[in-house]
Amino acid sequence: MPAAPQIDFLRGTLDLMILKTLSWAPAHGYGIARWIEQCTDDVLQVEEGSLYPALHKLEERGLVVAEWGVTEHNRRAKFYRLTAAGKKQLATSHDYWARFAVAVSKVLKTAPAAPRTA
Amino acid sequence: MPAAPQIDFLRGTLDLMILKTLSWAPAHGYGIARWIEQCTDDVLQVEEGSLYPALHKLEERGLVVAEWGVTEHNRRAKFYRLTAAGKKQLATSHDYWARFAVAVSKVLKTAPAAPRTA
DNA sequence: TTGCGTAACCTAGGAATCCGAGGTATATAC
DNA sequence: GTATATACCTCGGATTCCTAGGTTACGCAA
Repeated sequence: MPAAPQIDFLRGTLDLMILKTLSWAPAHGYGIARWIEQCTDDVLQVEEGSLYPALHKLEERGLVVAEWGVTEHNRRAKFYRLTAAGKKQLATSHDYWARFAVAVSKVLKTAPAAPRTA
Repeated sequence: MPAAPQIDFLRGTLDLMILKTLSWAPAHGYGIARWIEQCTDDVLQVEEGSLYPALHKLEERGLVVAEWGVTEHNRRAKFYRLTAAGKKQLATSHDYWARFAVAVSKVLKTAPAAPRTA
């Protein structure tokens, strides 16, 4: 059963976007999801079934640390903060993503010198 | 065991790039892989263990059709050609990728109005 | 003629990640 | 008191990629 357009571009980029969101300020999971959706005009939807496992893995890898706190809505929430390793990983991933996106756009735009049989 | 930079951006884009490569002219699997690598200066590497299963699935979905032929190197090879459905899918995926890439870059560039607690 | 490198195909099994579906708890508004 | 929104969680299926293995056959050189 495919998703809406049976494509899966999100794979791998979720971590990157979480790290980036946390680079501005600590935030909790629910807030991260809402921020990403809002800032992309709902083009990117962050499902909770993806978000929380992803956060837990980032924590296991030592890229973020979590701490319980209280939101402005007076609700208990787990606030995540980037570690030094997380910042380094963010830089690396960001870089890698940039190179990747350029490469894909080359494939999508480049007219073939000879893509034929080779 | 992570790959090189433990990131997996390729997910989902392989199909798109295959379809795009075939939009220029029919080609065989091995040629498609070499073309994508060459045209991206080896930033994107297409492994055979990913490529052939992907091609078979595209064929199952009716997006491409295959036909045995002979290459310029006088070797037997399966040539893939885009179907009408394949062209339509290519357009859709291309579009979706464009919107996705824009959305990601928004997350990566946008300064937070208030990504804080929400 | 034997051997090597390259071209070209294939599959099986494991790993990673996303998502749908389900569940919990509580503050505020009505 | 009931609904809505906030905020967390996990399980299991589905998908997709890659590693590692294997096959066939051309062309060239030793």
